[in-house]
Amino acid sequence: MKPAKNASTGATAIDAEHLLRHWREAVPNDRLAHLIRDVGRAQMRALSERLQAHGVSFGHWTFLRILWIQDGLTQRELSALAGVMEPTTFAAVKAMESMGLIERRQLEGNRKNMHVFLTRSGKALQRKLVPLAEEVNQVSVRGMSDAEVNQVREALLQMIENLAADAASSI
Amino acid sequence: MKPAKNASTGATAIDAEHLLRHWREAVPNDRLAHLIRDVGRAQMRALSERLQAHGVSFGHWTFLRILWIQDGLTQRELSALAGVMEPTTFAAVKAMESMGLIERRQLEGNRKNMHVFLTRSGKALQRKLVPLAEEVNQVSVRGMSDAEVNQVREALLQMIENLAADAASSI
DNA sequence: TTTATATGGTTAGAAGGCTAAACTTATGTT
DNA sequence: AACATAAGTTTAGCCTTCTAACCATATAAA
Repeated sequence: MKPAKNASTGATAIDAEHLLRHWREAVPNDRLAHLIRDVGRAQMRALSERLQAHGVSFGHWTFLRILWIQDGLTQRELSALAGVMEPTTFAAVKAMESMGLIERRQLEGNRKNMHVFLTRSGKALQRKLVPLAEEVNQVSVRGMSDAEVNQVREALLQMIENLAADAASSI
Repeated sequence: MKPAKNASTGATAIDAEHLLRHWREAVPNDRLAHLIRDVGRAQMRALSERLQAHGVSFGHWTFLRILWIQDGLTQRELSALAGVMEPTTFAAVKAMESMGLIERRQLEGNRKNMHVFLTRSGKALQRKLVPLAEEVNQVSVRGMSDAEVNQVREALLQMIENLAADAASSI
């Protein structure tokens, strides 16, 4: 960052850093929220890049990882496990179907539920993709002890509970 | 959650909970990443709901909070402070302009840079909106000590650094 | 001074997520 | 059996964010 003077305003890149620091101190209350969002985005980006080499998007990964453990789930069950709303699942699942990663089938006895099954190529991706996610995780927590990671995990679970309770109470 | 038997598969809602637990144990390595994303989304949802009552979207909040501290920044400076890419800022800033929350002006001496200034009504929102974000933060960290929150903050900063280093090395 | 390079802004297009609402099929009630 | 309600899927439309590419202006080099 070179302090390139801006003639009209006198603003410099250094000013921006100052401002950033000032701003973090001025508005510390919701700083945590922004940190969390930033980490989430960075992790998603890191994984997306790696998945891209295999033609898989982050959105598809979310569902594949569940199906590798158990396929034949309904779209609704898939949504619940992925923690997203049905329309999100629907869009992803349609895309993955057209890519040949999964098949959507109705089972006899029920003409409402739509079950999602992995194809051979969908299954085959597991071996390739899981290590990529593990790598991103390792990169993320580099320099942190297991105890530290666990504390963060517990704290995040607590926050999810808190926010879920808030959401429930606001209905 | 009532265990509503599904005739064709034998699957129940209880099974789904089992599966969830099983799955968390089976794939613990990237569980942290998903937790982080979930918390981020939950916080965003909680704040969005509150902002909505004042006609402000979450995306606008991101920029308003910076401008309240210092307005007249260029769009590029805003992007850096908000931690988003320029097109994101551009879209938000254009929308906020048409809502009358900000003004985009060029200063004499430079016909390239576009500076963003708060309007009276943009400024006035600060009093209303900041308490909402503080409330969401309080809800989030309910039951956690200051020390705990700080540990999480430090851990997240560490993770951001780790991921930034990874991103830089992959260029 | 002309040319090259860097910087800031804009456009276009896509991914991932959401809510609201429609539609279809199952399941209970009377 | 008829009706009402619940559950699952789908459609439509919006928000937030990104990348890639393009344009205009400033700055540096030749």
